[in-house]
Amino acid sequence: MTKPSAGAQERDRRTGWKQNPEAVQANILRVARKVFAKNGLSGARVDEIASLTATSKRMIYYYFGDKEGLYRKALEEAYREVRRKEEQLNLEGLDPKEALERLVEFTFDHHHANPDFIRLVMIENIHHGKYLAASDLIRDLNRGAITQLDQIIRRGRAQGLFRDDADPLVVHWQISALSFFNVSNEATFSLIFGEKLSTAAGQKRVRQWAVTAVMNAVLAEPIA
Amino acid sequence: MTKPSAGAQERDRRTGWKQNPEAVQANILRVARKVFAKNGLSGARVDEIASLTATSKRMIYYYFGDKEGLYRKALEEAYREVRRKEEQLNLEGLDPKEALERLVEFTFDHHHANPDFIRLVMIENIHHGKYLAASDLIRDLNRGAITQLDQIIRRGRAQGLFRDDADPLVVHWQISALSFFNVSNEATFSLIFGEKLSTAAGQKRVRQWAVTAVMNAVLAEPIA
Amino acid sequence: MTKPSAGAQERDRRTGWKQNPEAVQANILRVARKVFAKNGLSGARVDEIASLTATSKRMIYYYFGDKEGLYRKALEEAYREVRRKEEQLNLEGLDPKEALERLVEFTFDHHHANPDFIRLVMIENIHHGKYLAASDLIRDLNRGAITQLDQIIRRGRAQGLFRDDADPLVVHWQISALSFFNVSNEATFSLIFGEKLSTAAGQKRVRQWAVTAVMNAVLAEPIA
Amino acid sequence: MTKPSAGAQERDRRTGWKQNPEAVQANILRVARKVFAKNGLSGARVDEIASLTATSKRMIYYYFGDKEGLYRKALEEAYREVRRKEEQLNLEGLDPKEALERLVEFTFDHHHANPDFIRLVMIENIHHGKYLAASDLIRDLNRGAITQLDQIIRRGRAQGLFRDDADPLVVHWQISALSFFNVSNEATFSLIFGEKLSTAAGQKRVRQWAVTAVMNAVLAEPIA
DNA sequence: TATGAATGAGGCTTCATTCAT
DNA sequence: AATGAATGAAGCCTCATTCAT
Repeated sequence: MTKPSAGAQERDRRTGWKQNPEAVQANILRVARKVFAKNGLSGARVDEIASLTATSKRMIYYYFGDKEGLYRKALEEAYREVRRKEEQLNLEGLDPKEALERLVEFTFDHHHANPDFIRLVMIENIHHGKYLAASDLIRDLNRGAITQLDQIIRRGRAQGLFRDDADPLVVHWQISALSFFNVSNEATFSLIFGEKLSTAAGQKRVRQWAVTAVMNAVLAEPIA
Repeated sequence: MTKPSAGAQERDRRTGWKQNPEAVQANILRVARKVFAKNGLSGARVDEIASLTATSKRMIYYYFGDKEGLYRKALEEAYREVRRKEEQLNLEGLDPKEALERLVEFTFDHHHANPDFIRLVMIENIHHGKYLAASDLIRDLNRGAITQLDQIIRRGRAQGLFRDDADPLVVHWQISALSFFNVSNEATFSLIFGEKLSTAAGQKRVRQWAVTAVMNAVLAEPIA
Repeated sequence: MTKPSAGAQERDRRTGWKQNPEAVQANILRVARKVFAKNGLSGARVDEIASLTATSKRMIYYYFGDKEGLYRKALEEAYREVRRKEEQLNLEGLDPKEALERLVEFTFDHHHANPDFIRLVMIENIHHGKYLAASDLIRDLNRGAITQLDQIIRRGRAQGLFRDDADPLVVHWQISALSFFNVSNEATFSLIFGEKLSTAAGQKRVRQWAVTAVMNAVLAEPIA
Repeated sequence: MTKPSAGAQERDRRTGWKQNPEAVQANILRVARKVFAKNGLSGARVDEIASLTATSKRMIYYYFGDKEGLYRKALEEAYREVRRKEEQLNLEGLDPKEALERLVEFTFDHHHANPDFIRLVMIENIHHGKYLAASDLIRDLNRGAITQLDQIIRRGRAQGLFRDDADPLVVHWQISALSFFNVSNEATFSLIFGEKLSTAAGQKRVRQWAVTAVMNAVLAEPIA
């Protein structure tokens, strides 16, 4: 009786779930990100998260303490993943102009491809950055987010290609604004002005417009 | 039956606005906008809204049906107010270049000065534009939002000042992105990168950067 | 449809419950006292209290905020009731000896007759007086509890009947100890030593013993 | 099988008491007594007890079955310890008067010095003595608690020093009441009437008052 | 003997909403 | 037009306990 049944053993061997805390937590976090992104912090239901999980509601509290703890970790995990991808971009070999173009394109594409991340950041801003402020991890992670851009601009200015007043922080602000807004406000924008910019063709146009806008803002000699 | 009785009139005179349905509704809407902007739709509490009101919770249901009805009306009212201000901008007398500069500045400044409106739009996007979609009023209101820009660009292109591929919709997208993001993401941006762009001086810089970026994106011959 | 049914109207007319907040609160408090007395603060179930009530669980939170708020009010109400009864005792016309005897008898009998009050005080002591400490009302109420004894002892000492070192506070302590313990520890005492002192005859004996003990402790010339 | 293996012995030597079942149980019981005394039976948390223990939660269930089993054993252990101390009191050589004084003083002091024991008994009374009733051990232990007093009173009555109606059970009741209440109700008493009787000086006074009260209640010729 | 992981049941509390006047 | 009282449904969270090793 006290011997575990073969069935249970098998299930474990197959799924790797039980007695695998990290997998359980990762599974919860993945689900939580989706549900928080869809409904916001107060709109999300712990019950819904739990039911989409391979484990039970109780485990959420076991590992994350409470709903806010789960939200915070989900947010951290989302930021961590973004940074991980950004670091894979290797722009150092390219000339400044091309590197900057690539960076804008990458940011635009990445935001476009990860609406859940965008939504989590929107939600976090609705909460005035309260949870991000409490997470040293996220702030540390992100401080580095500007390093690549900083080096590109440094090189571009050294070569006389970029304007002397091109400030990495402001350029990052510009790139982020265009890439972020494109996703965050898609719903209201397309409702009011139609879907023209939401189609594949439309997105291609605004992406190009964004690249040109950033380049022309930075280049010493803007392209006509 | 819509005429207040003499007794009601008297009470009205004493209290200032009891028995004045429109004033009661306006009061509720003003409070609701603030509370929804602060907490989101599910985060907002009908009780909190009611307590900040000069009237009672029952009146909210009396006039707006339910929480979502109140949210929708608050959203409509916010959009309506924006449009009212935009219409006061008279750019027709100006030459296209200056008119466009003014429009960018106005949008930037207006968004900066009305964070509650920005937050309502963020919230609405969190809800995938569900409530805006249900409101013919808002869509009609906003369709006109692009008319001024359309005329400016038309004139600029006619005069050979602006690029031929300058599309009012895309330019509006660009202006909105910069102006909106500047407010919507202030919390997370400043937490991660510091307050440099949030100060008065910083805001002045990004405002100028935004104007230049839009102009250089549109001008046939960008300014170096 | 919107007209209330005759049945509901009748019920209201009969019970006086609905739309009678004070009766509802009093009803809740009466039940709460019993359940808290039986199970303690953490042992009590809000659901149990609600089900024994003529109203719903929701009303408990409506009127008392939370479980602790209900406990606090129930405690206050219990103390208030005790004081109300004590004030009805009129000992001023009696000579000091007889007055003191009467006071001891009254206290002993009252505690005996109100085990729920005793249990609430036990429970409150288990909580280190935390809730009583937070209630100005209870402290104010009880400060007066010693006034009658103070006057009796004053008179007895003035007449040379009572010892000069008879301190009202200490005498009150003694009276309380005997009367309180008699009820509070009835369970363990009778389990260990049998029911002899719990029967009517046994209670009569200890009551007499208590009276004599207090008198002999106070009298200038103890009775043999 | 009760002999630890060599490997276990080694670990034992390192850790001090792992693999020493009795020490583990004693450790758990010591912690449990404190936590139950502080919070009551339902107020105590198994998790808190476990975390204050040198071992794990699982061991509590292993050794004591469930929370109530642990409580029962903690209660038993507390009673056992009290009896152990009482038996060390040797009053047989003293004359009855002095012996009785000593016994009152001892009881008063012991209760004063062991508030956790008092609190456990309070808690047990809140539970109507349910767990004590289930423990033959405790009842047997305590039956003897009155033996010493019985002999003292027997001797005092034989010598004509004590009243003929002095009943050991009633005198024990009196001694217990004063000594117990002094500790059990300290919180509420001092909150209502101030700390005067809680200070060292105040405790000295009530202790003396208790001794005198018991003596005067018992003595054939009370002291003025 | 020992333990970290896991959990079902049930507890407290909140919320938008409606009732009765 | 207005309101204080009332509520069902559902939310978040905790607890003693067991599992699997």
